[in-house]
Parts: sequence; C-alpha cells; structure tokens
Amino acid sequence: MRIATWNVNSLKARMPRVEEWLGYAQPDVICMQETKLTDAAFPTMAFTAMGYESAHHGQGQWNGVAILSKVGLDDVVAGFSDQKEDEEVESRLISATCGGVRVSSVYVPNGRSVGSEHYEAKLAWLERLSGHLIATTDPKSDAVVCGDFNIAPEDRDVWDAKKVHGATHVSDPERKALQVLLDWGLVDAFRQRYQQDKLFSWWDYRAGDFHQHRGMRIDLVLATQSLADRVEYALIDRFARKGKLPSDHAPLFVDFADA
DNA sequence: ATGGTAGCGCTGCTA
Repeated sequence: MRIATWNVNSLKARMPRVEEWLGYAQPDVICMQETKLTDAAFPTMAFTAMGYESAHHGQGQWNGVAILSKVGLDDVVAGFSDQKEDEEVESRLISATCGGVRVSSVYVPNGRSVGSEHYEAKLAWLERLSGHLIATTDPKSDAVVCGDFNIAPEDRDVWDAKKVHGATHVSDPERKALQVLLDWGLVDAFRQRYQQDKLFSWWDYRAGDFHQHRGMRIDLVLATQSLADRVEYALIDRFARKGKLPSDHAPLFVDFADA
C-alpha cells in the first residue's frame, strides 16, 4: 500500500498539479494539508472520478486537511478525540481507517517565532496530538500519522544547521515534542530507509531557495512498528516542486508491503 | 543583506 502526504498550499490553486501527481504516482492513500477550503468547496466529485473516496476537514482561507483513499475510508473523525462540539479549533487533524490502517492527516501549527504565543500553542497542539493517539490508537496496530509537522527532526534535515540554530522547526522543545510521538510507538518511515543528509520536503518560495537547495525535511510519515517493518520504498518527489505553480512542499510517499 | 514569493482576498496576514 502506497501512502502519501502533501502540503498542497491551497487545493484550489494546486488542483491541476494534484491531479497530475495522483495520475502518475498512484497512491492508495494520500493525506493533504493546507487545502484552504471549506468542506462545501472541497472537490469531492473530481476525486471520485479518479477513484478516490475522500474526507475533508476545512475552514476556508487557512489550514484544512484531507484524506483520500482507494482502499476504503471508514470511521472518519475530524479533530481531536476530546474536542467539544462548540470548541473553536483550527482544522489541522483528520483521521480515517483505510485498508486496515488507521490514518491521520496532520497540519502542525507553524509556531512563527520561538517563545511567541504561537510557538507555545504549537507545543500545546503537539501534546494534545499525543493525548489523542494514546486515547484512540493502539501502538501495536497498523497506524500512520502523516503530514506537515513543521519540525525538522535532526540537523541533517535542514540546509544549514548553524543558520537556523534555535529557530522554530529545529528548537529542542519542538524536537522533544516530536520525540514524545516516536516514543509512544511511531517510526519516521522515510528516515528509517534513507540515511542521507539534506533530503528536503519544503523550500521557501522566496530567494530561489529551491534551486539553491535551501530547504528542510518537515513532512513526515510516522508509522507504527508493525508497518515500519514493512517499508519497501519511500520517496520525496522533488519533481512535483518544479514547474508551473508548484506548492512550496514536495509530496512524500511510503510503500508498505501487505501484512 | 531582516531581503525575497505565493495565496487569500482586497488590506494586510500567514507561511
């Protein structure tokens, strides 16, 4: 089963590139982030025509997460397990069961600057995600948490560790919050397979960062051990970051062998 | 070199 994740940075703007990519990458499941759409505006029919069931949790303008699947899409839950009906929470988490795997699509808050209220909210959000997983998911089951974590796990996941030292995406508290998820029972599936430095998934649009190889690996597929043991192949598709109207993120996919 | 670009939506915010 091929499971993909892609921060599309506006599905409305990115739909031609998304359709193109689905056409040649043929993922069984794809988690998307930053759709920037309301649920009403989500192009369900276009994905149906491509063979995908879909579930979307959006608010328009900002955020928005989705899961598309060719292998079933059941037990959809939008947001956190402890979320109240009337609680105003940004659309950053959606989960569903696809082909026997519990799949979550996450868009972790950016954090803006270390020490800011947005940074504290990022850490709190990650803690709540841990609680959500503990409450809803058995780490011995087949599960993946895919998405834009806005955290580069290690210094080898950024273009210049000295230049970004201590900033958001690489600070110790963020990396420790990610480690809490890993300690619960998740494996960074791409990193497990490829040990090379500087394999990035995001590059700022500005200053020609993509062509200067100034990026970060912040998009992750975290898999429970039972799935991590069955990784056959993984790829960050940098081709999708090139060309006309690309997202600032490349899609990542991981192929898992059947149990 | 605190710049630069993209998206949303129409003014400035978010990333």
